[in-house]
Amino acid sequence: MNLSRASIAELATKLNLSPSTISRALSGQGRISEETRQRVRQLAQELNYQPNHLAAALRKGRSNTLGVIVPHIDGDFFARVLKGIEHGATQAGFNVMVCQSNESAGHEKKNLDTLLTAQVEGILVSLSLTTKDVQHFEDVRRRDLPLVFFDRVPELPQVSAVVLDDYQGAYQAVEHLIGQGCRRIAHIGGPQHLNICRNRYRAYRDALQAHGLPYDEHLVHFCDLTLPEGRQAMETLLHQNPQLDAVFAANDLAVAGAMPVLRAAGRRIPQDVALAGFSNELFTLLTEPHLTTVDQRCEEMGRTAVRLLLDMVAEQPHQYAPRRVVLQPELVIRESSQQAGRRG
Amino acid sequence: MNLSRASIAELATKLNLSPSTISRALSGQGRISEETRQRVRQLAQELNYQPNHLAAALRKGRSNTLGVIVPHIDGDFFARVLKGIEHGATQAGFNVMVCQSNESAGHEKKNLDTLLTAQVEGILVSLSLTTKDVQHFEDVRRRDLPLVFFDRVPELPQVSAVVLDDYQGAYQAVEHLIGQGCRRIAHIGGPQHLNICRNRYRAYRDALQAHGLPYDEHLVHFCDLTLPEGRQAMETLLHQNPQLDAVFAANDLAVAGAMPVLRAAGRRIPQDVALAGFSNELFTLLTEPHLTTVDQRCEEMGRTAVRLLLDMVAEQPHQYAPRRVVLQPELVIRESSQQAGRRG
DNA sequence: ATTTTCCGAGCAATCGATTCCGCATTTAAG
DNA sequence: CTTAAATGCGGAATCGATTGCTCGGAAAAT
Repeated sequence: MNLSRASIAELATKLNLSPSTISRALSGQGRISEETRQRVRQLAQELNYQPNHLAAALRKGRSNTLGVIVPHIDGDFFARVLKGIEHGATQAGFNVMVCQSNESAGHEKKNLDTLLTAQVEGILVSLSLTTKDVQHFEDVRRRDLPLVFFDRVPELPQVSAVVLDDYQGAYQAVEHLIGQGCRRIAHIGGPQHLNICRNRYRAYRDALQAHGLPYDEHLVHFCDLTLPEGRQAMETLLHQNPQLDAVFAANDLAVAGAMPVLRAAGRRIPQDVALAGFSNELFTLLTEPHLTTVDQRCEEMGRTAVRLLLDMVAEQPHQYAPRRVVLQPELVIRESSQQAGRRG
Repeated sequence: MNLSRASIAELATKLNLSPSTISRALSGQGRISEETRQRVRQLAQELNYQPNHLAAALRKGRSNTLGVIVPHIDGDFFARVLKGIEHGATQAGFNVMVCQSNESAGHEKKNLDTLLTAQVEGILVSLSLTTKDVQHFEDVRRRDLPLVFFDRVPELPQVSAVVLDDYQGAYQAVEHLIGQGCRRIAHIGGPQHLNICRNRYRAYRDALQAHGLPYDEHLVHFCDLTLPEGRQAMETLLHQNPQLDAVFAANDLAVAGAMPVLRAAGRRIPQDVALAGFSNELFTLLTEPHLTTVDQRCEEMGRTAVRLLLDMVAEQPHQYAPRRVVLQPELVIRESSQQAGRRG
């Protein structure tokens, strides 16, 4: 009983052929008669032959496997990007190995090691929050192994990366609020050492300025963008400037935290205060009213990153120039910001 | 320049030793002098030697890799389970290959093939919704390859599986509602061809009966548990039995859909209608009031499934008996169901 | 001093598929 | 009808690490 596996050698024996012929018959490469090919394929089918990927990979020096390192798998964003990555890779016939760094630079390093020894042909990385220097990625570059960063990328020009144009997204969101007639737009910002948060804040300021609105520091509050911090931020802002008529937060979660505070203060959404967030999390469709937000094109980011990586893998001498792709986010307008029927 | 990789052979040449000695030095297996071992390890370090996992795997017949097939990566549930799986596998020194079936039996089959040729040592599967027969998994069993199903499992006694005790979770939820003084508890159920939904419905009936409450078919509505269907279900239920004082839904999303309907009908939550859902999705903390729900122990399910699988992998002749683990869900009580201060 | 152990290390086979090279045999060309 | 080209296939090396067997020499035992 051929329980475990049928090897090429077995097929060869059964058909009185040499292993090389079997290989050619199955791969379709090289010179082989149509007849033998049929015979081989048929027997392979019958015996339920399954090639040993490891052996082929070893010989060919190509594992057909890509590695991914994400800070964590759960949570909307990375899960969706992963979906895109897996999808793109599968389509191209590649397998995907997934590692979590758990936001730890140490883990990230170990993950990298794991993937390298696993002989992946390319690596996709979104940096952990605690990663300060990207020295450990130098090995990868030195090895000439394709490497693409996404979303959380190092600020170096010589690496390939896929990022979202946070600035544009935020700018559009704020401009939209202005277009709705809001004049005192508050901002709940994120940690300014993260460039994505910095960009969103910058866009907020620039959009105000471009439309002749004054910048009021009492309308800005920075926090960690969690639910409770969003709540607290809103309380602070309401206290600092009760006149505010809109809030743009760097994050949907912060908006979710802000909503009950506004409601408790007797403000109607969106009539009294318009709201816009960032990320297009699933729950933005579950709030009342639904949240206006900025979609981050998660899946597309994943697919794009894979495409970039596979392009690099394909270029033989790996002499590619680093490429940077900036995805344009999409403003998703929902009820929370529509003041069309505003009373004034 | 040793750009790409240093092989064991190279180390051997440089140290005037044989490859076998190098291998022993690095692995610590076999007889070797402390001195040579040190020398080898040092040089390995200097040359940044990285073992070729493929070669070792091929020779040893052990890939140290596990395969996972999930219907999709995104969405709270599977992402969280995946997190647990990755975590458990990494701890045990295994890599994880992830595939999505996209809820298609065809894809699932292909994924299986991919994983088999990749020589994974074990496979974790959560079935796609369109998978009617599990014939394709027969190969795996015949190959004697460890296989563990989780969450969406086939109804066969001879397979290993990790599932949640949906019945218990639902029972507790309903009992909790009864404990809050509710007497006319409605149920928004899911497709009854899914056993998880069937179990939740069954628990609902049993809990009512156990507490001497009548079963009223006007209080039950089945749908696909999406947001809009939840909304519609609620409308139907309110119409069929305006007296209802609680809703237990087989799903958090359905509850989210029901909330605005109740509110629009002038019912206060939880004072007039208490709510309980199922899954403990993240957004249950974002609604007002926060949702009472049943936690599915996602990460634990992932870790448990991996542990089961690795146990099977470890047993040499793979003569394990199929094991089934039933995880106990946890009722998470929040505001949406607390009628302590109910007016009566 | 001689025999027995034991230790450290090398040789070579092996895992399974791929691929370069070369040998027949057939087919086409001159 | 001979020479050249093309075709079909086998042989054997190879990818890199592992491992059973062997062997020389040193240490221990007699």
